[in-house]
Amino acid sequence: MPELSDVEGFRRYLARYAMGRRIERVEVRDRAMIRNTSPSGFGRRVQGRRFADPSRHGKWLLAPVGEQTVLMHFGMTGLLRWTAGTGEPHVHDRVIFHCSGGALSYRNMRRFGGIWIAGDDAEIEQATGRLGPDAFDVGRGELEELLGGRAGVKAALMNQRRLAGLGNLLSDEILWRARIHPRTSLARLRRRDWNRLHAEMQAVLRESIRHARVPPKKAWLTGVRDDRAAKCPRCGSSLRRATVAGRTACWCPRCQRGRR
DNA sequence: CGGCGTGTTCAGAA
DNA sequence: CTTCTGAACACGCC
Repeated sequence: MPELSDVEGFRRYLARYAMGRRIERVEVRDRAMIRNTSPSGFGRRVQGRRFADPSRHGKWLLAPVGEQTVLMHFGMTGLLRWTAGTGEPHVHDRVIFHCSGGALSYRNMRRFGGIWIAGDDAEIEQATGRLGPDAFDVGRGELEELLGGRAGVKAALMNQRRLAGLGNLLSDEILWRARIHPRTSLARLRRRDWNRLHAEMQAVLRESIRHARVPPKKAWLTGVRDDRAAKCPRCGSSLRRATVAGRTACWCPRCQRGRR
C-alpha cells in the first residue's frame, strides 16, 4: 500500500486522531518492529508525552513526541488504525500506542518497515538514510537536476536518495501519463519529456494525495494493471509488463515508445 | 507446492 | 563513484 500518497494519508490520520493525546503506554506486540532500541527503551522515551503535529518525508512518517521523534516506515503492508483500545487487537497490530481516550495501532502484515526513535536530526538521518527532497515539493527545474545522470527513468524516479516518495505504482502511473517508456535513459529525455514528466508527477501526486492512495480509477493505469490481459485506458493496446529496476513495471507499448 | 507483491538493503558485477 | 541485478526479508493469496 504505502507510497507517498498513502503515507500522507497516514500523516493526516495521525494528526486527526492522535495529535494532542498523551501516550499512556506503548504495547510492543512484536519487538522486531521497534528497530533502533529495545521495547522498554522506546517506552521510556515516549510514555507520558503527547503526539505533536506530524510531518512526512517521502514514505517516512515523522511524529514528534516531546523532544523525540517517532519515525514510522510502512514497508509494503503497513497502516495506522485508531481504536477505542479496549477490544482485542488485530493479529497484525505490531505496536499499539495507548493514549488518553483511544489507541493508535501500527499494523503491518508482512513486517517490512518498522518504528524508530530519534532525538535529533542526525538520528533521524541514521534511520531514514539520505533522502532526496519530497517528490511533491520538487519544481520543474529541480527535478532535472535531481535526476541528472544516465540511469533508467523509472529507476531514478524510485531512487529515494534522489527524490523521496515514489514507488512502483506511482512511477508507472506518472510515466504512463507522460508517455515515457520506463527503461528510457535520463540522458535521452528532451525538454518536452522533462516538462511532461514534471507536470504529470505533480498531477498524479495531487490526485493521489486527495484519495490517500493511487486511485484505482479505470482511466488510470493503476485501475487496470492488475487485470489479466489489461488494456491501455488511453489507446486500448495490450499493456506490457516486465521487470524494470527490480520491480514489475507496467506500461503501454504504443503510448510509451521504447528508447534506450 | 510454486509464484507473486504498492519496500529496502546488501553483495557482486559491469 | 554509478548503475543494475539478484537475493533476502516475511506473510497471505492465488
